[in-house]
Amino acid sequence: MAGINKVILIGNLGKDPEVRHLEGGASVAHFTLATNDHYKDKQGNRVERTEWHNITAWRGLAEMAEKYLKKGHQVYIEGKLRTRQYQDKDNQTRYITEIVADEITMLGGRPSGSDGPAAPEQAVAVAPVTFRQEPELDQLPF
Amino acid sequence: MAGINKVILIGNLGKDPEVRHLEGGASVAHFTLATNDHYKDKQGNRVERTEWHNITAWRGLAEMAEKYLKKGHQVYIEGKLRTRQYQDKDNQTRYITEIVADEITMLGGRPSGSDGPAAPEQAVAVAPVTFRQEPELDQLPF
Amino acid sequence: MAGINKVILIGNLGKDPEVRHLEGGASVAHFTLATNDHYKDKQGNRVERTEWHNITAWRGLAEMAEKYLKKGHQVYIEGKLRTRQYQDKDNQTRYITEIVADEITMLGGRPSGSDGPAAPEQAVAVAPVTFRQEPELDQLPF
Amino acid sequence: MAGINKVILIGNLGKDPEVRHLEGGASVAHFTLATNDHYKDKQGNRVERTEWHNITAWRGLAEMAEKYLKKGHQVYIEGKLRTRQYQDKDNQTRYITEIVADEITMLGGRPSGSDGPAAPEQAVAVAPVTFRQEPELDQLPF
DNA sequence: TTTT
DNA sequence: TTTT
Repeated sequence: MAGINKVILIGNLGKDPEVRHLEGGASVAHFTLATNDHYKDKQGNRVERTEWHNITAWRGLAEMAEKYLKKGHQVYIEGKLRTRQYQDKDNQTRYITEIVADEITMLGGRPSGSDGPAAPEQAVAVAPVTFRQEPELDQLPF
Repeated sequence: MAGINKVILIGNLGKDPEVRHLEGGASVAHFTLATNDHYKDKQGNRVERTEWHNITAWRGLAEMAEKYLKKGHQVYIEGKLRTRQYQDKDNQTRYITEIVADEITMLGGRPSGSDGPAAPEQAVAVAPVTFRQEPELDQLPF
Repeated sequence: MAGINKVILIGNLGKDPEVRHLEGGASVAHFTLATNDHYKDKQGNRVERTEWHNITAWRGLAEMAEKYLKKGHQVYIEGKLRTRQYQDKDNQTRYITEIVADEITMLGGRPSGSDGPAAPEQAVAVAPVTFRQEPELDQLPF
Repeated sequence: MAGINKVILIGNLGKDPEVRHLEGGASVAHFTLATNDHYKDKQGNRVERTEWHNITAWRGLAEMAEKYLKKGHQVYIEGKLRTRQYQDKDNQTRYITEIVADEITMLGGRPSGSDGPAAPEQAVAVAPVTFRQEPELDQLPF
C-alpha cells in the first residue's frame, strides 16, 4: 500500500550549495539547512535549539540552487526523507538521512549585517524528482 | 528567526512499539515505520521502494502507542526531525535521525491475511511534545 | 514573491465522484470529502465534528477518481486552496472554496457498517496539475 | 475514524488584523492572506495568480496578530479548514471558508516598496486552538 | 522490520 | 555551518 513521506522545512542555508554535474547531464546539489526553534526551560529561560538537515536537490532544482542559493539564505523546502548507507573510511556501514527536495522557494530573509543584496525574490517549483535519477545518488560521496 | 521543521508520514509499523517508563513519570516509545513508494523504471517495470523511519513518541503519545499500536498497523504521523549523537560500541560518534511525533492517527489498514482484529478505529492527537522533556531523550539507549 | 498554498486532508468521500470529460480531452472530477474530528466539551463529553470539503481533480487524477473512488472510501489528498466566483440563480455573485488535488492516495479504510468490499488498496500520485488547465475550471458549473 | 484537516500557507497579509476582545476574555483576529503563484501559459508568458484566504486566529494567536502583524507582512500559517454558514443581508444562507490558525510564524519578507521597517523577526507557535472556543466563532459577524 |  |  502506498504511503506518504513528506517533509516541510523553513530554515537557513549553512553553506553555499555544492553542485556536481554528472555524466549524462543530471546535476545534484547538496547543502545543509538549519531550522531554529526555541522554548522556555523549567526556570523560564529562553533556550535556542538548532536542528541541521542534509538537503539533496536534483536536476532543475540543483541548477536553481547553484544559481540562486547562498549561505544564510532563508528557504522553504518540501521533500522526502531518504536514508542511505555508505561505507566510512574504516569500511564500517554508516547511515545518513537526507531530505530529497521536490520544491524550493526562496523567502525574503537574509543574514543581518549582510552587505550583499537581498535574496532574489524568486521561486522555483518542479514536479517531484523522478525516482529514475535516484540510483545515481548511491554513487555519490557526500 | 524561527523556522519550520515538520514531517508528515503515512506508513506501517515494522514492529510493536518499545516503551520505557522513565523515573519522574514520563514515558517514551520507539518504533520503526515503513513508507512505501513505487515508480516505473526505464524499462517500464514497476519498482517498489520502502523507506524506514525511526519514530519517537513521548508521554501521552507513548502511552497511546503502547496500548493501541502493533506491528503492521497503518498510521498517520506528524512530527519533527531530530538528529541525535550517540557513541557506538567502539566509542565512535554516530548520528541517528528520528521523527519525534506530535500527532499520531490510526488509519484503517492492517496486514492482509491477518487473523487479528482490525486496528481499533481510534485516534490521538496531543499538543506538541514540549521541549522540556527532550533532554531526557539523550539519556536513552536506542 | 512566491508563496505556498498547501492542503493535506484525510477523510471519507461523501458521494461518488462526478466526472466530466471536456472537449479537448481533459477530464475533471468533483466530490466532497468529510474530515472528522472530536474534542471534549466543558462537561467532558465527547463531541464529534465533521468538516466537509469540495474536492476538484483534473486529468489523470480525475480518471483515477472515476475508476477507483466511491462514496465512503478513505483517502489522503494533497492539494491547493482555490476560491471561485460564480453567479447563483438570482444572478448574485457567490464564492466557493475548493481543494484542487495534486495527489490522491487511497487508504485502507471503509465506512463502518459497510457490506461492500474494502477500498482497493491502490494509490495514485501525479505531478501537480499544471495551471494551464485551470482556466477551464471557470467554465464549469459545480 | 479521525481524519486530518491541515493547511499550510506562506503569504502576505492583505490588511492589518481586525481583533475583537470577547466577553470572557478570549480574543479573535481576522485577516486576509494572499498566496502568490505563477505559471507559464501556452504562449510561454509568465502569468501571476493570487489566491486570497480568510484567516481566523484565537486567544494567544489573536493577541500575537494584534501586536506584531501588519498589512504586507509575510507569514507562515498552519491551521485547519472550516466552513461556516451565515445569513446575508437578504437573509440568504451563505458559506464562508476560513483557515483557523494553529501556528503563525513571521518570516523576513515585507512589501517591496515599503518605507516602513521590516517585520520584527519573531515567531509564535501555540498549541492548537481547542474546539471549546469555537462555538463563539459562530456568534461573530465577519 | 511493514504493507500491496 | 545558518538565523534572531
